[in-house]
Amino acid sequence: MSYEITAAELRQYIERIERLEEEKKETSDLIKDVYKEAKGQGYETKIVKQIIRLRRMEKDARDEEEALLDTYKEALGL
Amino acid sequence: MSYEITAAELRQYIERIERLEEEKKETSDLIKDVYKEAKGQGYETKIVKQIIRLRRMEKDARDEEEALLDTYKEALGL
Amino acid sequence: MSYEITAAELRQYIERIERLEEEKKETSDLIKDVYKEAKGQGYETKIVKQIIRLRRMEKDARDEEEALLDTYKEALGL
Amino acid sequence: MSYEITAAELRQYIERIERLEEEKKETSDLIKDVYKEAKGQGYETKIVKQIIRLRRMEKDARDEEEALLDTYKEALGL
DNA sequence: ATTGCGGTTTTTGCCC
DNA sequence: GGGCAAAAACCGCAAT
Repeated sequence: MSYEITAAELRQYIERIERLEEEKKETSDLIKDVYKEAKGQGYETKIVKQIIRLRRMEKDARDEEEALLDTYKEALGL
Repeated sequence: MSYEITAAELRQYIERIERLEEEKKETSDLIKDVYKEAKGQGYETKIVKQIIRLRRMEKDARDEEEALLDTYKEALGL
Repeated sequence: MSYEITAAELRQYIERIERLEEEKKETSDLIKDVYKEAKGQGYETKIVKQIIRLRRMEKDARDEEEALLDTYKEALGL
Repeated sequence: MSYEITAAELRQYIERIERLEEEKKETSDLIKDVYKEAKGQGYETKIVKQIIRLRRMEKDARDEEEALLDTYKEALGL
């Protein structure tokens, strides 16, 4: 097995990733801003974070349940 | 601030940790044995793992909910 | 000091944050996709990651240097 | 090939595994406690971890060597 | 300033 | 050996 490895292509991949990471960082910063704003309105960061974490956990559990059902179906050949 | 750092004491800590890690590994091995046994009885590892993961997630969500309640109470000075 | 705390406003904040976190996750997934694509073309993930980390460090160093220069200039009233 | 699959037996397996995972978690917590205690006595966690990792690698290397010797012996009919 | 705590990333291990 | 889940290491914020 062989690949055509070129500096130019590698550079393309790296730049695409760097661009996306930049984007990700911007979004993180926006999230921080919202927390700051909420805090300024009297909402405790700690509580807001905890609510969000709980909601995420619940959503993950629901998704997992669905995935489990799919696994069952697959196992039963449905 | 200063501490009394000694090779003997360091050794004690390291040995305690190594002993516990040994124990942990033994438990992991027992878990693997159970999976193997279950598989031998026709229970698919993939499904068993998924069920356990789901149950863990649900438990974590319940615990988190409780923690959130505590945070609320604290915030309200109760 | 008092604030107007309302469930509706809290909900707004939470939903804004969740939306942004969703966005962040999507970007993360895109990054993973690029790594996968690169890998499919024969570029080792581990190495690509190293290059990116290195470039980020270099960029940080340049930014740092620039910030230092600005501090100097300001101190000199330029 | 057929198996007798029952909800009751599946439950047994799951509970056995969950019990063992609980145990594992407890051991992990004990390990954390030891690290904390050591830290309280002035021993840096990071360094203690490094030492332990190093010792484990050395042990693995010795075990490996021993296993190799056994292979040789067996091959020579000893 | 220091330390706990969450989140993120990296590494490890497992199963296929 | 390649993908996926768990564990460990690392980092950064926040609270004290």
